[in-house]
Amino acid sequence: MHEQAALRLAVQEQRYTSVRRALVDTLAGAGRPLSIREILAANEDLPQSSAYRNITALIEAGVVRRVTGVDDHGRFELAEELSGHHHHLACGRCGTVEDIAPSARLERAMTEAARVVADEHGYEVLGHQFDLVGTCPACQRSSTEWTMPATRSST
Amino acid sequence: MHEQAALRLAVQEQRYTSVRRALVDTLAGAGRPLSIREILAANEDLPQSSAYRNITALIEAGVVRRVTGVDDHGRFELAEELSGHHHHLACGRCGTVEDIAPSARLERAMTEAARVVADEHGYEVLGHQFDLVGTCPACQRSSTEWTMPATRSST
DNA sequence: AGTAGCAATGAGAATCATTCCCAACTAAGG
DNA sequence: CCTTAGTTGGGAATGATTCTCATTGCTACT
Repeated sequence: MHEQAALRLAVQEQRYTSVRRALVDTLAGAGRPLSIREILAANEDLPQSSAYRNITALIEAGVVRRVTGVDDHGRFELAEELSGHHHHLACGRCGTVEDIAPSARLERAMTEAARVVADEHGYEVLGHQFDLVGTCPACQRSSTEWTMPATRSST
Repeated sequence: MHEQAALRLAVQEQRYTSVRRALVDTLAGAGRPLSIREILAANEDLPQSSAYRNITALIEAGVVRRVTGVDDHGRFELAEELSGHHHHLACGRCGTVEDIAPSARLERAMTEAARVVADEHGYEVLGHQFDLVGTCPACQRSSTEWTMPATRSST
């Protein structure tokens, strides 16, 4: 994994420094997309400017990718080439995002959909995003008093 | 449509004021999710504080829903009950989001996936989100000089 | 019509994430 | 060593979103 990361950075003429290595370790260890805030919490004496700068560098090198969850804050995870392919399950209450395993049938349907749309809209389709939105077990328990989560389903 | 909106606001003991009506008209007329900036542009003398406040009110009433695109800025559209069911196609360059028609096959696969995940993770799945990410025709033309769009595909 | 009560409005301040800037630092090559 | 270019940390700047508050406008009731 670190080799891959170093290699990809090298392509961009960038170094695989200790800060970057730490970020990769943090993301790899989490097993789910992390927000900058979580990344900073996991690396106490890491200046936020360095966190942003290096996350950006890693994104540009293709080592990390940005995930959009239910809130509007960026969350980051290792690129699929380094971590394996998967989908996301987001909690509409607390915003946490979990990784979930992909299904072959769903993959096929999505690929097909992408092809059709590319044809019809003239887009060059680069990828897609499928997230399930729900309420995590913890939030289900901790809140009987509630009615209207910020609506958010598309399909 | 306005009846629906008024009704839903009434449930929350809120009024369907002219500002709110204007917002609904704007969103209905756009046919795609709009950012606050776009909404303000379409309603020249609308104070931004009112735009945010009322969009929030409409979201809480279930008239509008928030869509997260490729950038981290909120975009808003009418709830599907008022506008019909659809997916999104986002341009990774300019961030614009278009509506696209759903496909029956994809719908079935997604519903199935949601069921499986709900079982396995203990989540109460409320909905899902499927967005295709690509490059719109305009951006394809306007930029031959480019290599690495902020990576963003999940599946 | 008159008025109390409460939601709604507009302007700007406050907050929060993210980006930008710059001076000091470090690694790699000659 | 000595140079060069990428890197770092700290803080300022930016931008979007939320909050505050005094004022205004409905609604219902009289």
